[in-house]
Amino acid sequence: MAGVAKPTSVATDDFLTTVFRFTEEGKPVIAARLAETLGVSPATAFGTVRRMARDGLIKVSRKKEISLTVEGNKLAEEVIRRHRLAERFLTDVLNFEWHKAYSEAHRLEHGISHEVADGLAALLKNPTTCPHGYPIPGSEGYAQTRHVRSHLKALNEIKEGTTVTVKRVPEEDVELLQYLEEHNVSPSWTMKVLDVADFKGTVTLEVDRHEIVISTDTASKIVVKPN
Amino acid sequence: MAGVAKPTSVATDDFLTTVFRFTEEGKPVIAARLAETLGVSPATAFGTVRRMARDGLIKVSRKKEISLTVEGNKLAEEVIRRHRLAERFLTDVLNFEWHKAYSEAHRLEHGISHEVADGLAALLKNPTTCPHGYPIPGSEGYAQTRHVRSHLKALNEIKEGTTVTVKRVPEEDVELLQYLEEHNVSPSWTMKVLDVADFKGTVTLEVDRHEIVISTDTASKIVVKPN
DNA sequence: TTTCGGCATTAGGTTAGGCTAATTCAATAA
DNA sequence: TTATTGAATTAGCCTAACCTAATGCCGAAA
Repeated sequence: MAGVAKPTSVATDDFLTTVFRFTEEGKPVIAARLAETLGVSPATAFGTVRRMARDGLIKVSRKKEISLTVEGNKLAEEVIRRHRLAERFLTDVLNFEWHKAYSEAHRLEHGISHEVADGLAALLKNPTTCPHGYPIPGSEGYAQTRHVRSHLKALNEIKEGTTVTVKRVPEEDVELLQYLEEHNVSPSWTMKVLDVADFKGTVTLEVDRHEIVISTDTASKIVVKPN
Repeated sequence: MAGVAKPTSVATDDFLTTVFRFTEEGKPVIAARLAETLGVSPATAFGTVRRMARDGLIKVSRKKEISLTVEGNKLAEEVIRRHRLAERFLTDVLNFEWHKAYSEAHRLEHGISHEVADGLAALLKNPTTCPHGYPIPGSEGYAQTRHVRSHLKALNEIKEGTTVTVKRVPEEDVELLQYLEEHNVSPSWTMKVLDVADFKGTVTLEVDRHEIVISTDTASKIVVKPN
């Protein structure tokens, strides 16, 4: 044993999960991106990254690409697990609106112990995804769902006329989340791709008998399965 | 309005609740006591107290007695409310053992928003006390239960032969809590005071058909109602 | 090749929270 | 009155996280 792991701070948890989520989506991770996402100055992000590298949680390549170490990944998955279980609890048990669950879970995630997480999981009957469709680390079949599989596609890659089932929606943007929730663009709902207008950057969908238009950029963040 | 209240830190929350609980039990509050209770050095406690006084959360009298300001009391009650609701959730919903609930709730209390607290309260059907018998701020009749009332007594003041109902047990000491829980010295259980031996500092009780012996010091921390 | 833009990095500060090791005080007991 | 003792307080340090304002650096477009 290399000694007892020092408990992580809120700042460290935030960096860990952000690196994890970027990686989950296949985005390159550099300090500048983390600074933007987390709303801190580049100098602060640099300092935190340096500290975390020193503590063996992340690695920084010569090209300055940041990745999690095995240890860092383990910690990140734990935080993400707590976050996603908290979200499920908030939506399923406390009936929180979907878009509020994210920020509330973000506050809660740091204070949930392993035992409480397990208790929540049991209470919720071992859910495998958060309300927005992302897999919960440690749940049944997590290793498989961890990466977007071949039959899952980003919505912007879908051909016109295809009917698809929503699998994952982007989390962080509260307003977008609220919009998507209101229009039933949520996991397990089906919708039809009516029109893809690349030239003007829009995608038109039919969901629940209504038409909505979103940008291709937004569409690229929605993961679906063609029916 | 005097501007938006700055969110409190974990350290500040801990000081607020400790001052609150000391006051709740009628104990004098001085910095040295806070340092001991919170496990920090006197110098650290001094610094934190100074900062909190500067921020208008506490007042320090000429005799160095510390008390909460109106603002500080409001914040303390909010944290205590979150803590006690979390305890109830942990014991009643997640089936946590009593003595574990305290420390887990302590970690949770900082990340629970007003909305989540209200959600928990509703889920739990608006409980008025935590599992150890302490009143939950903001709950029905809180103003009345806030102070130990005349018909409530510390167990060490009870005459031999009297049968009493347990109302509150001391929280912080995990081992003691576990012991009390095991022996059913818990809110709403009744017990009979068999013997009070001040000369050797013990109290003998009959609880649930068994005899147990505790120190008068411990007894002084158990609040009961004579039947 | 030169010049930019995007990042990384450094320099120089701040605050909260911690610590240890004096030192000062005040009240009480001898 | 003088110790003794329990606190408070000061001094001096440290780390994590934040910030702003330079700089430095590298690759790519002009």
